[in-house]
Amino acid sequence: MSEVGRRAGVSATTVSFVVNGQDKGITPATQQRVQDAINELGFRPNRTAQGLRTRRTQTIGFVTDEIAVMPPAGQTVAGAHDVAWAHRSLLLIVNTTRSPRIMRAAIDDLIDRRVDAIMVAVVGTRRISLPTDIRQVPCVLVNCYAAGNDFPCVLPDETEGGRAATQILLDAGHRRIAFLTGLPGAWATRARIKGHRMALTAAGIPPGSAVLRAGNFKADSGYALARELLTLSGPSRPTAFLCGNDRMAMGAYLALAEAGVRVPEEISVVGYDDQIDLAPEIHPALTSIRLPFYEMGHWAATQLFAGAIQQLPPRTYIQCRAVLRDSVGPPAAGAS
Amino acid sequence: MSEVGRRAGVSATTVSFVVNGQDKGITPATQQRVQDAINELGFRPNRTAQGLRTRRTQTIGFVTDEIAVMPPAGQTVAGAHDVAWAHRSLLLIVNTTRSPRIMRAAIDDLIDRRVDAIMVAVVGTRRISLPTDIRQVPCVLVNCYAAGNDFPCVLPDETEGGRAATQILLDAGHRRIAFLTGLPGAWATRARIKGHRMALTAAGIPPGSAVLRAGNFKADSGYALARELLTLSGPSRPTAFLCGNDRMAMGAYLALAEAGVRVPEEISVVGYDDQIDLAPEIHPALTSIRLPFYEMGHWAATQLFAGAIQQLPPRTYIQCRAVLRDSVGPPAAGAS
DNA sequence: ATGAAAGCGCTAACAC
DNA sequence: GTGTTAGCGCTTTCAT
Repeated sequence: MSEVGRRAGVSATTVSFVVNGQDKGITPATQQRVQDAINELGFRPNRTAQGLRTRRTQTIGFVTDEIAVMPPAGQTVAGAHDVAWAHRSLLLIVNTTRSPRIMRAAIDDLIDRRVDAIMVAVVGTRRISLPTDIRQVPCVLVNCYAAGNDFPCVLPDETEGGRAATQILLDAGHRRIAFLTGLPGAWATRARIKGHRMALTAAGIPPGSAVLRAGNFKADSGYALARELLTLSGPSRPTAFLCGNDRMAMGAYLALAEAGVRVPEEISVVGYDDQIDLAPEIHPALTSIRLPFYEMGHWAATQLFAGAIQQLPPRTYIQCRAVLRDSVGPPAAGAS
Repeated sequence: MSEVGRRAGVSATTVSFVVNGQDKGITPATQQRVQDAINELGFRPNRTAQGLRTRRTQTIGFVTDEIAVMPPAGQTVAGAHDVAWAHRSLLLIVNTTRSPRIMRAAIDDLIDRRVDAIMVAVVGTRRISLPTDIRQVPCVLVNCYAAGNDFPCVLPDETEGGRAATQILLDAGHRRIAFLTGLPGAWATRARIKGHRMALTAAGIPPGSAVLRAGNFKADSGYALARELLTLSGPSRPTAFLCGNDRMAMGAYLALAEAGVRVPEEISVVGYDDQIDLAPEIHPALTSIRLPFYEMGHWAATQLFAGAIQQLPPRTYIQCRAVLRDSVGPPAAGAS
């Protein structure tokens, strides 16, 4: 840097000013000379040194429970990355494999590295607990929430999602909708069931009469549940399947295909998550409710850069948008 | 740090020595006193300052083309992350969205940040070109190769994978295998076809007689191709489908189910990639060839830390292991 | 066996 | 308008 200064006939200070574009009143002429010297020498500022001096590393720590189980985590990373990049920042990522020990160590490590902020993201929505020393740095939670709600977090609005999914079917004219749920205990499952009931009630259908079957988010549970429901006949037979996620919907598709039941002519199907590549590619393309992973990552990073995480509400919900494709149609003529 | 020294009655130098475990001949007694002071004060070294001083940031840059399209990229990140973490290092990631401009900027940024090394990974195997200034830092390529082979890279052994996939079917007794390939131009597709032919030849089957149909890696191409092949009858009808990837296999599953053709009793199916959650969950669980994404990330990071990338061969291939599940059986009795 | 001193590459008062 | 100076928090020769 002082070398650049020497070449331009100025001091390192001046070089610093023009590098950082600070209009400390440097003559355009000097600015040009410095710029030239920079180009000729191919000078690039050392970000490590800048970080040490300014106490801002332009780095944000991204702690996640299981990277490997992307897509979700990947989308969240992408959302956060994009806003970070726009702020000349980058993501330093740690994969805790759900080990609290690694989580602790990761937080400490990130603090030692003087990251400007930390994001904690998990793949399946759940409550987490954080080491106390994370308070040394701004922190926001993605797809999870802290024990005492003492960190701002962003979550998918699953209740609204469950309602929207049901509404799609209701709008198409269905009255007997079977909900093949995900894992019963899961936060997402409970919220979606709640939304489902709200939609039913609003449509004048007693939620008590709803057909609910518990699955586990895996394709084979969708397959098994669909087969079971297909044995029902007459007015108790559902005209539509609402699935706990797209994998379960795929399982249902297979059961339906095997049974020679056509989608959506005879039975409509709606998935959830919209996280698998398959959804739009499969025949018929699967209508689904998209989990806003990218948006959550984006939102969280945006808040961090806005530097206003203090006045954030404990929880922020992001809408789960319906992605309408071809797996929903009117109920078959003659169905109850 | 000098504060710790003051408390322990020594200099900052000594503190540094014990922090870094350097056996510069510090009395155990002094060591203990320093350690105590560190604990009492909760002292933690500033990694940024260390980085500036030592010129090693314990950070490795991970440049990828599309994070969002995980799983693959996610697994690679996980593999690299795990070895980095074991070396007290972390990954700084950049998502280029396949833009050469961002790629350039990313490399420069990482160099400015003084990362110890850079890994470049892509999701679909292909040739890439790198800005020249990346040579300032050790670099290895994952799932891609440079124009002039001037960077060591690691690739999946797709030829062997294609051979293995075919061999599974051959071993089960199949003689008429249809290969529903992925995108024709893709590096992976070409290599897999080559391996497929090798296996056929070795089994005494003229590869010229093989049924090859070009798909595009998407589920609907698997669906369409399977339907088309199902119209074949007599001795020209295949007894097994080898698919370009698992998504295509899922499409084929659906076509098969619709046609009332049972897997594996009437037709065996093998997928490729083993990257979708569905493969093991679906009925029958899909036999597939696993792409070694985790292993490639792991291997690349290991080489970087070994610091011996100079003497690496231009290309290293990692085995694609077969994952045997339930979608392969003997050919149906009476089939040609 | 320990400490003094120099400096990694940069920024930011403050002075001129 | 631009330069001087004093660090940011650490490591590492070289003396003692």
